[in-house]
Amino acid sequence: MQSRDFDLETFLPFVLNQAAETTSHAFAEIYQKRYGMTRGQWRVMANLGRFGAMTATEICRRGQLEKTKVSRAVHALEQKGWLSRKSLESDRRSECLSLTEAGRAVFDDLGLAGLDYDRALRDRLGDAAVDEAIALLRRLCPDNQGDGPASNPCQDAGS
Amino acid sequence: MQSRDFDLETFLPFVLNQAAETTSHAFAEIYQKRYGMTRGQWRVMANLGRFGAMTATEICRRGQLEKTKVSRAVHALEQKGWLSRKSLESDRRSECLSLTEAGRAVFDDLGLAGLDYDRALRDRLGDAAVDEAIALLRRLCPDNQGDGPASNPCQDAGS
DNA sequence: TCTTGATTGTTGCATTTGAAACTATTATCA
DNA sequence: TGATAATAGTTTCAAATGCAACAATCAAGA
Repeated sequence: MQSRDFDLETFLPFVLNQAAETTSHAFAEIYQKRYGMTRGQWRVMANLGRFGAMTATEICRRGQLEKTKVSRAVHALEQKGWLSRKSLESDRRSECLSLTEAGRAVFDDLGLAGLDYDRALRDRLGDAAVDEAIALLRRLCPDNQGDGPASNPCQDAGS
Repeated sequence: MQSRDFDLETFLPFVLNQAAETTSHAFAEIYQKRYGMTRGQWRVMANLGRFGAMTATEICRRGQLEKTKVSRAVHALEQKGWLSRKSLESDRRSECLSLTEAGRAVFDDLGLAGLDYDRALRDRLGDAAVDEAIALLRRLCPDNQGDGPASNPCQDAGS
């Protein structure tokens, strides 16, 4: 085995980075222009909007995000009035995060845009093939599996 | 169609970002610890090591990188003695970039590490499935197709 | 030729990022 | 109980990032 065998074009980290960059950048224009949101802020909002109230650590786990990025995104979303915190009685270190009514309106709008974008991608690449690829890629993210709100101490789901 | 139909877990930008982050982060530890390289630096080096001498713009096109990131990565690699520039006579705006001997040694080492990493991933996910996913994802990156050194004004390929 | 416009690569500047340090709280165990 | 370790989240600080502006060169057409 020699380094000349190293094929950049089939090296998964490379291909994934390019694909992620391309798709994310295209969709980012929408939420950046409409709401001035950062990629991290959108990711936090999307998790809360889709899965309901949860803790910052839970967002980290689900979204493969770093806690510092989540912390700042939460702060920014709170400033904009789209997110509210509620202290947890079961553990006073954590807080229960959820979208406000205004935040939900923003998510609803962007969710629709996301559906459009997704539809366009699938039309181009083929629905079944996309599904297969996604199923494969999700196996790469170890902590992503436990989807149910199993260990979620936030009861009052905002969705 | 309502925003509640928006499924984060099958939204391609999300899945791709998570997968890219997971795989890149894991592999980044290697070149960061061994050679103190940035992700951008590694990407530039990988393109030069794999495809031989080329221009900065060509690296941008191939790697889906921004020119400012490439510019700074080139500068850093040059400082470390792993990259050399040679002015092009056909166009004095561009420079022909290639790895030095020392740079090639670094690439050889990291290329082997990349092969190991790739092998491990494919063992885990299945070779054929990975190939299919990669073929699909490459169709997402429009400028990535023209692979041959068609319009490459750098003749003296370093590889 | 001269002018206008496009392209290559760099730099300035403000924002974003991530690793490590930190506070506050909870868990473990002698 | 009390001591130690682990965890949630924030902050700090240096590095990385990206957009815009820029200088240098090339291309196209009057």
